[in-house]
Amino acid sequence: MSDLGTVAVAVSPLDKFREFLGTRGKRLTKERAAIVEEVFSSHEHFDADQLVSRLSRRTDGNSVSRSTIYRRLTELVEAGLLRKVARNHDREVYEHDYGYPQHDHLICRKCGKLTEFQNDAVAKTLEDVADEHGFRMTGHRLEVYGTCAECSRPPRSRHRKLDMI
Amino acid sequence: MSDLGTVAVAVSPLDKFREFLGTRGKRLTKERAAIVEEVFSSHEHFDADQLVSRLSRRTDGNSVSRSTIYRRLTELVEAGLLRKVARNHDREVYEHDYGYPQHDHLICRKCGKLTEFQNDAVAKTLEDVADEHGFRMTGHRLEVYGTCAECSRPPRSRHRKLDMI
DNA sequence: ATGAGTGCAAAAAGTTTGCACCGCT
DNA sequence: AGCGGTGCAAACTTTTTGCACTCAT
Repeated sequence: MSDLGTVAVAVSPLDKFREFLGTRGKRLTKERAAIVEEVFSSHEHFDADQLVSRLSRRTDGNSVSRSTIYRRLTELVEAGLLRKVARNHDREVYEHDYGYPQHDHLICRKCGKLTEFQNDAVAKTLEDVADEHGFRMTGHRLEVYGTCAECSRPPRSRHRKLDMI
Repeated sequence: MSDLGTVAVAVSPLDKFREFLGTRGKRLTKERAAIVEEVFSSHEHFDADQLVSRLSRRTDGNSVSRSTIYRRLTELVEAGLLRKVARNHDREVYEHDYGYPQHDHLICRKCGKLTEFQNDAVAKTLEDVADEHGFRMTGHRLEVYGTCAECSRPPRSRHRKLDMI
């Protein structure tokens, strides 16, 4: 995941989560805390399975069950901390939605790599389109498909099978 | 689905499919024919399950099994006749890719309505972005989320519950 | 004839849910 | 104490696959 930089935020993800939980009569359990901490310890995209692994790898014994992970992931999206970005290998992929700038993705069809990019022209155009349709836009999802630079580079020392198709 | 008009095509979807099958040593079975006919009889978006229903509803007895539907849907995407657009209710949604102009979607979060729109500026911008990254773009998927005109209209004679949130 | 294609049932895979026990507040 | 939360296992959903039979070429 390319780093577009971090937006300065007034409160930490955990604080924002606390606030969210408070308004709903929910509790800040050690599982919720561990998940938020782990999730925001890196800007990588991830799916439910990877998060379970990352947590179970921790030495502090704060691993969390798969079902709880699913329940909390849904909750973090509601809370505005995470966002679903795409599907990869039939799994939902998440990324930070809080404290991270709006951006879109280039998705390589060959290696699956996600590259972020930011372009104001896109957002501006979308607002115009939405206006024309009396549509109140709250967000968007833009995925550009194709082949990334690495995968486009012709293979040097490899069999030529693919070239014959 | 709003109608953006149909692009004049040299050959019918079925013909294009025939051509595709020919180059791969595949056969035009009555199942394949029935699927293409049904799929291109309307511009609606649809998912695998809906297609199964539509076919089993036909009086000509040309219903097709669920597994064959999945196999053919994948094939029609390869053939360039269909395109996956989004997921709705956890199902892949398809739309025509052949004989229909490139476009994107406004998706209403309240009623789920898909509205198509066409905007050249978007495509142009994406090409620039792709170039900057040495990315070879083959396509994109752009979904704009929000509230459609109808759902934005304040309810006239309805309870006011929602207004209090 | 012959190998691609179909339907059926079983299998996968990710995600959700019922339930008994646990632990915040 | 009381109620929200957790883990486990079972359930669910959509999609894929193995296999024997069928049929287009």
